[in-house]
Amino acid sequence: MKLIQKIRDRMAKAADALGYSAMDVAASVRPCNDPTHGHYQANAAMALGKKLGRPPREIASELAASVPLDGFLAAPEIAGPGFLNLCLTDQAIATGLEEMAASPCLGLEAPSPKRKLVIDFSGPNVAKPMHVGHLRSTILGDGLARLFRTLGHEVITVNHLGDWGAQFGILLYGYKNLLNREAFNADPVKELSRLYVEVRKHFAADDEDEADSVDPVRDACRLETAKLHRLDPENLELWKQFMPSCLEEISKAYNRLGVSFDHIRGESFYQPYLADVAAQLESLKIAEPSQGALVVLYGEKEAPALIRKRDGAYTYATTDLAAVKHRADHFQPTDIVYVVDSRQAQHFKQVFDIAKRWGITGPKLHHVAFGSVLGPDGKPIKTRDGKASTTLEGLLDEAVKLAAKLNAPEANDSAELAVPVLESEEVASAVGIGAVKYADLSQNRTTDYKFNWDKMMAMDGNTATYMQYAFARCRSILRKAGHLEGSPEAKIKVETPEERFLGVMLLRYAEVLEAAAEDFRPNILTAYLWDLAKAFSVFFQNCPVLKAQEEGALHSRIALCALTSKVLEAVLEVLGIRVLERM
RNA sequence: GCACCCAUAGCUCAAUUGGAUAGAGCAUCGGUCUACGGAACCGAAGGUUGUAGGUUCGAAUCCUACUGGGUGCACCA
Repeated sequence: MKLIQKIRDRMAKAADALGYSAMDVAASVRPCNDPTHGHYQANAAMALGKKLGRPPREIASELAASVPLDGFLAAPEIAGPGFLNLCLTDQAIATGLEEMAASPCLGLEAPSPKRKLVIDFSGPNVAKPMHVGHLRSTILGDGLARLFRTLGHEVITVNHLGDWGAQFGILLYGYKNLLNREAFNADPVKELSRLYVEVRKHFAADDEDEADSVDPVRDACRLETAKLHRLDPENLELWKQFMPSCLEEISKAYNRLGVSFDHIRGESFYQPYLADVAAQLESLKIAEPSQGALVVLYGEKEAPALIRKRDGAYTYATTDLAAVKHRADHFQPTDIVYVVDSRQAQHFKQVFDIAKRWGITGPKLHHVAFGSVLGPDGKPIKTRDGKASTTLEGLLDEAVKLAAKLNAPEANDSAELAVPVLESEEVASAVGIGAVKYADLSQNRTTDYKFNWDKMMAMDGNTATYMQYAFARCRSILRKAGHLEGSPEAKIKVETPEERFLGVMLLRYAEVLEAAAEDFRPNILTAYLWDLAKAFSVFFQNCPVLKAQEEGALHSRIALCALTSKVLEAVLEVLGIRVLERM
């Protein structure tokens, strides 16, 4: 059972015995912000005091007197206006750690209820090179998928590619009018992406907003898109010709990032269903004709959702609705999760609303929104104008190069620790890509993301490198001790403040995973990693392991190192970041 | 014009969703230095949480107004 749950149960019992709401009291238990206050705190007394018109400290002391300690908790302390500070006993910490060490999954229990989540993330527009703007959805989505899998839920990952949109109209027009045949044969994706930018230069208006004016090239592109959507043989043939190299291109990026999908289903996959979706929505009176289009109206204040355009083409709302329907029917999930930036909030609000009215009520729909990627100037990087200069590949190359430099032979003074040449490439890749991922995951996902090259590749401070380093040191000790597995049956004793602090931190593992899953927030995991690695550093600095004075302490500390390395590895694994024996 | 989001240390960001003295990293300054791996550790300095009110035991967090930024708003996806 999770640590916090054990404490909540005890507080609930105390509340029950006193006639207070067990649920409220249990819910008021939380980890202490400030470790000097204790391990956990219960904050219910203030609210109860207010409600009952009694001094909160009095209620706190009643709770303190009634809570069953049974060797698990130390006597609670009352502080401030009525905080109840709770500390685990050394015995409880030691026992918890021993149980955790003996458990193959570090004490995680099967979830109840078990969920089945479809997670939709990444979804790049193909035929354009991926750039930093695609990073967040990809890394976040992959991290969340790993997180829910680790917690024991069933996860189906889907990459909803932009493979059927207007960008193909642009490409088709470019291919037919501006193609460099030689360049295309040599590197189709590069040439297609050049065409995309090139064609857009021929648009009369740079901005979509001004698109009403006369614009022959833009109109021609629209025509190509429409022809493709009508399954015009020539355009369809070209589309089929473009796709394999497009897919190959994006899979290169995914391989480097260590990201994979259960299903790659682009917009084109749902294309055959769209007419039926529109027809159903119309016959159910959810959608209605307006100005030649088919729309779902949302009153004066909100723009309508477009289902079918005047020219007969369907929109991405329709595609998303077809996808919801298909996923609900086909996978029967408990949740469908969209990891898409927050600018799509209104779109998803409408799609979710229409889906519900359409009768799709089984799965819970989540828009896991995240902030935009801002350029160094603080302005959002626009992906559509093709101006994004930082390609994903370039970024990853740079990060790996930087990591390799840090790891160069002359930077390593110890022959014993020198990384074999065969491994060094592996190390640079793990460190460099880990740094990039961590930079993204450690930020609160809802706030905007200011892209900063240096920060993204930073390897100081709260970074993946620091965690990988802590792990490598752990492993180094274990290697020297000849206990790589850390002998799971070892007795653990916590006797110093450093051991106590590290021990409680380790015990919080399960609770932290759940907290991160609760709101789809991987930065809770990185914050935990930072706390854990710091706790290990302090322990490591102050408590000799291999030179411990007595045998009991030696084995106990080896076990602590082993457990620390396992937890670091497990959480990094959840984030999709590799660990290293040496670096 | 309508709607939504944001504003926290010099910079980049946290703050477990209303809890204790608002915390980190970088940068700055000082210390550790024959080390169970220096990609490290310890310390200092840095704040009227955009402004003004309000709600309550308690507000960065909730409400109102204002200022400054951003995003979305019928035929792109």
